[in-house]
Amino acid sequence: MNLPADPSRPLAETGDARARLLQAAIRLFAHQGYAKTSTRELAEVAQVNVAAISYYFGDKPGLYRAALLEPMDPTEDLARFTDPSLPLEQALAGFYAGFLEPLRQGEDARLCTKLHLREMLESTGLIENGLARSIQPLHDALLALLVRHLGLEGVDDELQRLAICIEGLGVQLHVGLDINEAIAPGVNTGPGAVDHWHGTLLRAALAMVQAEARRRGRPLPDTPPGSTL
Amino acid sequence: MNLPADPSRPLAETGDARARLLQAAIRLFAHQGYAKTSTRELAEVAQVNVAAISYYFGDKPGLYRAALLEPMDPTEDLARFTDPSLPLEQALAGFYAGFLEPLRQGEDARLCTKLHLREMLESTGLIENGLARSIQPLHDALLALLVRHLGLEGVDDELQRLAICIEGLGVQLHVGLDINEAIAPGVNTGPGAVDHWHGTLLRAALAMVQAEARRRGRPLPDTPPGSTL
DNA sequence: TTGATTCAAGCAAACGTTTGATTTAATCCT
DNA sequence: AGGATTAAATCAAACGTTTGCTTGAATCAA
Repeated sequence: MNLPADPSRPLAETGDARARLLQAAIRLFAHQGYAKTSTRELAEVAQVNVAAISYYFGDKPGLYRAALLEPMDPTEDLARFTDPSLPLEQALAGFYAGFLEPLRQGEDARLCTKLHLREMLESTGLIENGLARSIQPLHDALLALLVRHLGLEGVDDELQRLAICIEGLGVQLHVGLDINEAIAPGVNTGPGAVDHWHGTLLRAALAMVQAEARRRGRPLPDTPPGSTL
Repeated sequence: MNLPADPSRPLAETGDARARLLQAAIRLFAHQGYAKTSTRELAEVAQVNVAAISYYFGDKPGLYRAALLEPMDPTEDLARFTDPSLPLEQALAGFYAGFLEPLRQGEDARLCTKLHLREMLESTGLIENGLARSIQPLHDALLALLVRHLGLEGVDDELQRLAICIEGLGVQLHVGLDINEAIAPGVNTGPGAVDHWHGTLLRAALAMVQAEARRRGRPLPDTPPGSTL
């Protein structure tokens, strides 16, 4: 009898059929969604027999789960900006670096974030609310950063909205990757596009934080007007 | 013989079966996507025979197209902020009012924007690039607004990025509607939530524009520090 | 040989769509 | 006015295809 292989089995142990299936899954699921992607098409792209899906991942949802969760490492993004000794400007720069890194890397990394974005829109997804759990620590860390630099006592709704706005700027880059290229050609491609975006996002976030500080009557001590910006 | 009815026929002429199908399509397609929604499920929710889909809309893609395009009126959003006599603050307020209106209205209006967001993520969607064409005038109008208030000669890449950031804040609200509620409970629901968001977005956008004005050495003449904000 | 992997073939179920008949309601002719 | 006519609308049933998944034999490496 053919029992499905343990999903947590080390990748090196198996042949490369499993790895090819995973990459095909990321590519196809990100491009055309879960339901529009058939198991036969996955097998064809991966150059693998259809039965390999159930053999390595149990079933189609299992392959999807693996494609969604296996390449993810949220701790890496967290480490980029949670250091309390970092000044606001550099902390925010580290925060956005996490958003921009997939853009610097190859197509596959970009498709991987696209896959996660898809999951955000599908409340009835295959992965219950596991995605929310992976975003929560990032959000909490950003809140802590803002509380610290704004000198607040705790988190209120207005700070939540500010944090969501700061995150939203990073999310928007990936959501509108395709559509922005159609609307404002050349703004996403071309040399240095990612670096330009990093600067723009950082300045925008700093402006929002400083405006909020002014609104609360607590102007920021750091980041003098004549900064590196 | 039963020829399909002309799709452009006025809605009032036909029974309400067509209207019920359209509403069911908006609801189901927005909730679970195009491929996951079967024609039988659509017919069941609409309390209509399956054949009514091909009868009124030709086929399933035809129904999707109708659900996506029929309730759309981009000219209304444009009129809210393109008036050149409007000061920057009120123009931006009008700009975001267009984003927030679906939130004030019922569930159906929210699902309608969710449907459009889905289409943004699918580059190989049913509607070629018709969605981009509907967004383009909004983007151009925002660019014109920024050029005017920043006193620029024309549009450069940095202004494109600023415009995309301003739009992104509005988009993020809808993208993260479900997930933000899980991460920061109560920030989207509750009385006055929409009004609070309107204020937050407006202040954020103003801060970004003013920062950009300062960066270009062209501080804004209007919106003095002691504004209504 | 033994266990792991790959394969072609086939299964039942669900899919989008079509069909021909039936119902409904307005229009016509006398 | 009132039976006959006609077109629009609705229906249950079935069409052929594609779906996800399983099977048992074939292949491979140790």
